[in-house]
Amino acid sequence: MDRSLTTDDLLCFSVYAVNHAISRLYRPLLAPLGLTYPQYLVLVALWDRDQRRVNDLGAELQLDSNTLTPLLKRMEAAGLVTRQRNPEDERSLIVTLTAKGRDLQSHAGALTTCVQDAMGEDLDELAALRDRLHALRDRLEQQ
Amino acid sequence: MDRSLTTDDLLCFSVYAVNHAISRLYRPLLAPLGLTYPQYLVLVALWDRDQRRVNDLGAELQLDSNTLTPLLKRMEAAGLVTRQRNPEDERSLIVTLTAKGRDLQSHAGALTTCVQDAMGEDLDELAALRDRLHALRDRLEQQ
DNA sequence: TGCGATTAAATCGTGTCAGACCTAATCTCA
DNA sequence: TGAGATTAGGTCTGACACGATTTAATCGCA
Repeated sequence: MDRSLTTDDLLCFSVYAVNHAISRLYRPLLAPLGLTYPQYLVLVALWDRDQRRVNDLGAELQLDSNTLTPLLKRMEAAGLVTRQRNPEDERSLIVTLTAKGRDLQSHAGALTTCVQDAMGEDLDELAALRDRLHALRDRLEQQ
Repeated sequence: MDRSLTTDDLLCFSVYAVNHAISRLYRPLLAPLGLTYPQYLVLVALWDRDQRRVNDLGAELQLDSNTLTPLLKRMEAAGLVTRQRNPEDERSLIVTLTAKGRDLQSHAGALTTCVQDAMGEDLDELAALRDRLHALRDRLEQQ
């Protein structure tokens, strides 16, 4: 190892580059739906479990209120979600899908198929890669 | 596959989450050096090959001038690089490391060791993961 | 030679991200 | 009960990231 470090050598850079590439892949697919990539991830989380608190969404997506608050306000302005204080604890705010937000789920299947096609044919390998990344994330969060 | 899609199912989300986790890992390590994570990646690229054009850096880092121009201006203000027009083609701008920018390379080794420790002990597995991601990036860029 | 096409950065607007801080509501326990 | 601690969101500032557009320099070819 007597040669200089290169971006190609860094796992962190591979992750960085793939994240950008995925974001660029999703952008034109999501644009017709009026969604950005992080907004789409919020929808995926809500399709799984609706009526979540901001912190709850943040824990799943690894985002804090400084990111989520304006993002959710934009989604509310776009008519995708509603934001209501919890009557039982006025500190917390419940994010709920509107009919419009729920209906977008019907597009999600075609979308993921399209993305998987772009990533390559081997679904098993993609799933294995996903699981390795998941494990890596867990190790990083233990720090 | 009759159940709903979850963020955990999406490879794209795993990449997104790991990218955030890595960024958070680097932040406190880079802060004492006065660097952000993308600025560090620019330095890594320049340590490998100095005196690069903006487009050349952008091709390696997958960034366009709209991102790189202000980023490089901040690095110039911090005394890490110089920005000079190419006398032979005034359209292009040559980014060159200063002594200060070059000297930071001596910290890079300790930094990558520290990051590898956080990611886990098995370097071979990390290298394999990196190569799989690299291949995935190539497939995505073919689109 | 000269004019349209191309190229390289820069600029502009919008949307994430994160750290630091603020405000309001709730909890806790003496 | 009530003061301090905690919790949940919101705000502010600075730094990416990207699509679209602009400006300046160069190229290509009649």
